[in-house]
Amino acid sequence: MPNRLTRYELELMNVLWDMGEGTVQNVCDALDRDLAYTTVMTTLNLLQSKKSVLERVKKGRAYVYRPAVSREYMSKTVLDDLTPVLFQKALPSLVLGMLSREKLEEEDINALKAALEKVERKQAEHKKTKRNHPQ
Amino acid sequence: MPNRLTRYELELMNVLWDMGEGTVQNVCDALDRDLAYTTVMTTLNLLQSKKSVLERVKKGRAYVYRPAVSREYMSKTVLDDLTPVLFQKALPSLVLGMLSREKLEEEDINALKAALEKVERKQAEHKKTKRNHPQ
DNA sequence: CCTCTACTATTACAATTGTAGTAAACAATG
DNA sequence: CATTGTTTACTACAATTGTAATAGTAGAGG
Repeated sequence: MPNRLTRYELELMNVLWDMGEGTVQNVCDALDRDLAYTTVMTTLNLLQSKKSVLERVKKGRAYVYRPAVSREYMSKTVLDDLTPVLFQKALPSLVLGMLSREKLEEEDINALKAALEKVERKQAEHKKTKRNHPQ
Repeated sequence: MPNRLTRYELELMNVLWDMGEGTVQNVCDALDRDLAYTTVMTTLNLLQSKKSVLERVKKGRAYVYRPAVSREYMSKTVLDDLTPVLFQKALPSLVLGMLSREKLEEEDINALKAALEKVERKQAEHKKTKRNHPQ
């Protein structure tokens, strides 16, 4: 169960998620910012040893780091972490915001519509059940 | 532009968002955990003076703290912060996950459906425009 | 006016995080 | 084999965060 990552840790993870895997050097090169080699190394080590969101394998002289959890998994974790406090009561307006902000593919829109209808059906079902078996 | 809040800061904000406003004592009482009075005070002060997500007014002998930003606003900020790294490529599937996890009100579902249809229309419009004015 | 109580302000301190230097190991090359 | 360049390990250090104790201040009750 990975802890919450900071903004800078996420920055590094992002690079590795994009690249698939890479050495400290690779990550340094791919980064937008200029961070000292050792800075990147320290953080990658932290992400591997303490946070357990990276794994590393010695390849030749250098370590190759690779994400141990997918971007999707991490996203879900973060979302689950924040939802009780932030999103619980604000989900609809947030989804609305997302919809207007993001460029969605047609298939995404269709998937969302399908999901909504499913939720709707489930809710209707639930109501009916309650009516029929009011306990 | 409030910075990212930590998990503990959010815990306190959550209480105040729920209560609307309150003194240090109120927040202590409403908290699930047992935190020292001064601990809560220190953090509330931080949230007010540095993070600017709380404001406070002296009422009688004590300060009354009140959120300076809404839960929705904070949610959007956090989401904007995380989207470039985390949600970029996975947003639709995440929204799907949230939708299935959360209990939505009927009106929320309707609002979401309406929004989806709007996006869909806009997209169709866009396509048509492109077809008619290629360039 | 004096004491008690409820707050606040100030200060403290350990853990974590962001950033990096230095030294050691090791591999390639002349 | 000695030199050089790359990579890692170890160490460092200031800023932030999580947590709290202590001391001071200002109303409330006698």
